[in-house]
Amino acid sequence: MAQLQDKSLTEFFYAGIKLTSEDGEIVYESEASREMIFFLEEGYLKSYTLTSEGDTNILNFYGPGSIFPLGPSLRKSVGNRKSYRIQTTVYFECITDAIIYKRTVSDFFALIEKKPEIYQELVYRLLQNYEMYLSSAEAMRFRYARKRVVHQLLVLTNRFGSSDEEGGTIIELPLTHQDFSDNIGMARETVTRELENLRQDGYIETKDHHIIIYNLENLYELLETS
Amino acid sequence: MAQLQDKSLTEFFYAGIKLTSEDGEIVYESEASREMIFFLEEGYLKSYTLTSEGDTNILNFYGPGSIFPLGPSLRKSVGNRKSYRIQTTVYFECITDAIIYKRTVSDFFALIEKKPEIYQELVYRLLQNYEMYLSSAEAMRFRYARKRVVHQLLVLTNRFGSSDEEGGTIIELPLTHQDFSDNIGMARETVTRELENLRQDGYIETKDHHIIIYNLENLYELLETS
DNA sequence: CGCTGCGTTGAGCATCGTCAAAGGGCGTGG
DNA sequence: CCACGCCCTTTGACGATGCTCAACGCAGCG
Repeated sequence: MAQLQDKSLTEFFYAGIKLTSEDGEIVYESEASREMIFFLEEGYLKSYTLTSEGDTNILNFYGPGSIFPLGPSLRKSVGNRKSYRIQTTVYFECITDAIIYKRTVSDFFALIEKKPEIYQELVYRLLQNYEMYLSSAEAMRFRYARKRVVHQLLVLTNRFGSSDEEGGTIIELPLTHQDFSDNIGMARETVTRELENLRQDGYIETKDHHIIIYNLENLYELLETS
Repeated sequence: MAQLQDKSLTEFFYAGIKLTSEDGEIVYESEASREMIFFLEEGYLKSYTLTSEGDTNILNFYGPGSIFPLGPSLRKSVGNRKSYRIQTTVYFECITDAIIYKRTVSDFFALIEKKPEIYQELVYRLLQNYEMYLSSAEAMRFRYARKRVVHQLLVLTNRFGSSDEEGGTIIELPLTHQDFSDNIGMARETVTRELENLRQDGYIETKDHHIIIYNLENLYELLETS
């Protein structure tokens, strides 16, 4: 996730309420926490909805430097107009310990009023999420589990990857198979099997809830070939 | 799709080049048509990408009043920063005859410069697309064809539905089963079968590439129950 | 040293994609 | 006005993929 480009935005959040949250803690719930906006300084989050059957749908992951929730906040900024989305509660939950600052949306709008260039930053971040979801929507079309898993690996590498010593790319986001499967709508066992296949074929290695990618180019090719 | 709220935006596009496009015509192609922005006055479009195997992935549909492409245009407005998305060519193709106006992106930015409130309009529209894709990404989790079809019906009803005489809601967007299936990543035959099931259960009726929804409430319930 | 969370592996079965064939509506052209 | 072609839809049969269920391993931790 990109660092904040404007110093005043960082300062704005640092002047707010500091939360030190633990792994598993729910930071934001769309029904209850309206009117607040958050800045994730350290740690990782997942956002998700629940189905009537109790299944978890992970919508997105967030790393250091993220601002959330972007959609609702921006919606308010353009006058809270009609939404086409079917309403459900969205939760933001820590998947590591985290340091988070929060402020009221109205304070945030006051800041934007004074420094409109911050609005650009916000739109840019919305665009990133937009592309994430677009990407997921495209992934929906892959018939076979392997391709879905590979696609998601590539998306996560783009967002959370950083090169390690030995020429691999490590995904800094710590992921359980459960979270991975909740994110792409597959059974946990299937994810385990496919990741194991990819490991045996030398594409990846896993260590302590982190996935390390080798052969990034070849993984892209896997998506192209039938 | 919401009507343009600002008169000057409409006038801006009407002062541009008018295209009268036929069903099947490709209006925009992301590789070739950079730097242009379009306003759809009449008719319907689909945007899609192609896979290496030649399959069509429909990303979105557009109706009268739409501005496209939103993502790339807004990206330019925030300074063309890094994209996390895997690059592919996106096509915009007419699914009916259409009347379209086009202008250069730089002209468009000049307009925004003069009338910043138009930027809000653009962000609002981006939010709508954002929610569309978020919605599709959620739909990915439905295991069974029936739920995916129902979900998509509800999404299309939200966007393109209008009440007809007899208490039903007609989806103004004309859809072939092929387009429907390309949109949700299923086989055309499966879509045919599921729509037929829904018809027999009294939820919908189809007429001349238009779907009419009865029992909207019950359709929502179908998604909740297992 | 049990418990909890997470990963691994196996077996059976239902769903949906694929292939195939046929039917219907509409426009064009003879 | 009929024949033909094209596009879209319908229906059936079959097989493979991935989900479910179940059992086990393994590590960390109270």
